[in-house]
Amino acid sequence: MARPPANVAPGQIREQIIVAALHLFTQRGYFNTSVPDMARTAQVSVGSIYHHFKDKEDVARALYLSLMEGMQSELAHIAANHATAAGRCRAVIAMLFELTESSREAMDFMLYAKHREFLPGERPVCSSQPFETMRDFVQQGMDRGEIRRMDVMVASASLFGGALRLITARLDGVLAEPLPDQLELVWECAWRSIAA
Amino acid sequence: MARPPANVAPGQIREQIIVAALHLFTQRGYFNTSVPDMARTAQVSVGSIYHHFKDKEDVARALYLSLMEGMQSELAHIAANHATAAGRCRAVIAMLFELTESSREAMDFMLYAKHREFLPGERPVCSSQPFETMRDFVQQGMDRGEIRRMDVMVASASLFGGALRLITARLDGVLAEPLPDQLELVWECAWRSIAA
DNA sequence: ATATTATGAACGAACGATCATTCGAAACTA
DNA sequence: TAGTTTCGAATGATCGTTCGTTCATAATAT
Repeated sequence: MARPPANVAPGQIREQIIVAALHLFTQRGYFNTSVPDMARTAQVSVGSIYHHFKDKEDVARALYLSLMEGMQSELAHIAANHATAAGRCRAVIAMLFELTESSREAMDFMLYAKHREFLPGERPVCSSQPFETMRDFVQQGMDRGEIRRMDVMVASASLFGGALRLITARLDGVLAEPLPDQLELVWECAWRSIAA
Repeated sequence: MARPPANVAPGQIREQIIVAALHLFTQRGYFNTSVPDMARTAQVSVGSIYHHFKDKEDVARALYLSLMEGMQSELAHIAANHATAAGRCRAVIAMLFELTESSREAMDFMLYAKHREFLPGERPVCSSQPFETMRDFVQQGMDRGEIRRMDVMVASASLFGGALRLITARLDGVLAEPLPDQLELVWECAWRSIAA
């Protein structure tokens, strides 16, 4: 068994390909991106992409799962550091706002891409693990009496809907100022809508 | 001058093609739909599609503009029948909820499709005319003292974000009950978030 | 009224371009 | 040397689009 070359870190080529894919997928979309495009941007050969991934779809899936995993670990970190639903949900919105500014493409691909069209079999975003965790936060807030009793889906949509909508506006270039500047205002509105 | 055959209404073929396109685009997506697919579903020939439309993109654009026009006229109707911002915005959410149930595919294509990927040159949804009209309703509500003074974009996102998020949940099949059943609850949350 | 011509809607096989994928050879590592 | 990684030209399939043709009807001529 030969090891990967020593002058490149293991997994580095995979990472280059995934980063290039993220860039192209968010810029032009999955279907407007050819595999040779990905090879050129990642500065590797077409054959190398097929050595590391089963096919084009497999690249998109690896990218998607990796981003979802990162998001889920952020949520776990928030759950560990905040006890109340208010604290947790506010931290979630703050995290989403900061991620939108610091990793614009990642947020675009996670929240805005139509995965069903190129990743058949994956569940829709709003029934993915991160979104379920966010609903858990809301449910626990209702159990603790912080949040008015109501349908959990409606409560979650009300609490996070405004922030998520602002994020898509920002990604579309309709919003000029950085999102974190609006955090206080957005959170006040969001919490008012469902607070007990 | 030859007229179209009398046994088919004028513009009926165009309509068949657009309806088929809406069905296929929402079901499989624009790029997973071939022109022969559209011809088969619309029960016309490929050549006929190219007789009525410049190209595949032109079909999508005609569909998009037609749906946007319908939405805009709904908003005009609401503006004419309601004086207050609260009345208007509540009517908007009610209308969106009803449209989601009665014209699921139309709502899916209008709100959920990534038009930028196949309709270059069209403005993003959230800066389209209907969305601007909705922001106007909010702005006027602030001028009238119904809504707290704040950034209009944030206020609009807070007011409509929850409803729009619930609509995508419904379109993704995550929500079981018809949306209009939740109207009262959703509106109460939405209005609380920004009411003066 | 009847025959003839003109018009453009509808058709679908065929074309050229592009795409995802393969594969045999070269390059490199251990 | 043996095993792995990289390469990119070649392949086969698919897609959007074109275009020569057919045909029903309207307009015109007889």
